[in-house]
Amino acid sequence: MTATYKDVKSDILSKITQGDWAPGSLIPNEIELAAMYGCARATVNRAMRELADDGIIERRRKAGTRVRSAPIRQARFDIPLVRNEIAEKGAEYRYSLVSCTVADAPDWLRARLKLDEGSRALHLICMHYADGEPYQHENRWINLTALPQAEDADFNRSGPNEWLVARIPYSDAEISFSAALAEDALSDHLACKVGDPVFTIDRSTWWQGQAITFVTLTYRPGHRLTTRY
Amino acid sequence: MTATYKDVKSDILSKITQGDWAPGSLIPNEIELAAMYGCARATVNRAMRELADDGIIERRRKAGTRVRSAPIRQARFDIPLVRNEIAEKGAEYRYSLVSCTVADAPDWLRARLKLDEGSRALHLICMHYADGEPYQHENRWINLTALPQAEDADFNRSGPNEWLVARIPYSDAEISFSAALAEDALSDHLACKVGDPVFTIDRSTWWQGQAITFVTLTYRPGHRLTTRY
DNA sequence: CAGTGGTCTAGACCACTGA
DNA sequence: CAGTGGTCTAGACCACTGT
Repeated sequence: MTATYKDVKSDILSKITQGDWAPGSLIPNEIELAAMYGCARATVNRAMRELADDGIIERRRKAGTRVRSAPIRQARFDIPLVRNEIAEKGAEYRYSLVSCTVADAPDWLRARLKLDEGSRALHLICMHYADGEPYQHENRWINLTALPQAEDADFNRSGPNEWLVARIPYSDAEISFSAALAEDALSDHLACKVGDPVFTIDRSTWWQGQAITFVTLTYRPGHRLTTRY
Repeated sequence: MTATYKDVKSDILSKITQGDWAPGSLIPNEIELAAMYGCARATVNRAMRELADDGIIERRRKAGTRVRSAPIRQARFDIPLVRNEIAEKGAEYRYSLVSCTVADAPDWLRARLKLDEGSRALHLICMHYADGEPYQHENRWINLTALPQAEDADFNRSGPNEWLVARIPYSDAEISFSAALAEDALSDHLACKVGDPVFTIDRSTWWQGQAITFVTLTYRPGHRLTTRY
């Protein structure tokens, strides 16, 4: 009988989407809403807090709560392991290691991960296939100063991402999406033409202030990253 | 003196990132944690709920709370109006309307937005500039069945997105990111070469079950969408 | 069926901030 | 300084679900 926070949230949301409460307008305060819905203020508070998290409303002490006029809509993307990403599409996953070498970290990598001069890094190139078709190309550098064990790890059977996740599960990361051209070697691996446009994800990862890895993931032409909001 | 939910949350998070609580392992239940931190169960509950929302832990009634073993990390991107996106970079925003025509909705659009045969649509092409440089190309279709007023609107001064946001502030949307090639007309507008790779956002928008608009946004070459998590 | 998280309550005090 | 949201509490009941 009594209203739940979900009831309150969806009722407020519908008042906003139906236009009853226009963008920029002031919403009744928590005490009034609690009275309107016949529930405790904490219940209203939770509903409003979630709407604020969703970017629908804007709350300020003393000033009250307003419907956002310039909606800051947010898109959320799940970033799963490739293996799971492919499995969820119902396709069969296959992995292959292309190359694995130890090298001094090149300048651009040192700059990006703030590594000391002369830092050594493990450079891996791998492919991920879905139902036998090239799906994703992985070009990864691992900081051997932070993770010396990586040099002895075996990346022939499973990808470095899974190895890393098992050791450094929760890290800070910067991720960026862009478009690139498939050049020579890449087009070979992805079985596409040189000059095809490819969707690319770059990710840098830190753990406890220390750079762990930098990876460039390149998807086969036509790949889309999709979500609803 | 007493622990806040933020204290609890960050302490639990650090126990996880430091490896005290390994991936897959069971975390003490809310009552035990409340005793450990000397706070109420509701406080622990809020901390844990947020960690679950962040994809760090996994909660099931009766089974308890576990550290996720395969972290489902989520990247969040703000999708602002282009005008604000450019203003935030400290650049000067300029808008220009390239073309604006009424036409029957083509088949691919009808399929995508589930429109009836013979639906009419407004087709707009616009450009957005930052400090005089081409920044984003906008190719938009507006469903005139849902929004007949759009036919009489003036899109010479400001973009259709701002017009739409003022009328349909909170809608459902599907958004997808991909890479494409700049072809002829596009490369002219973006002042780049034919064949340059360009980052593209497609977005379909519905409101109360009715298709409103479909837009393809194409950024100048080199554009990146970046976030941290 | 019993243990765990999910939610609600009534009341309290606090923190911020606009007038 | 006064109004609003932000948070905490102690207790209660409920909903799910593993055993």
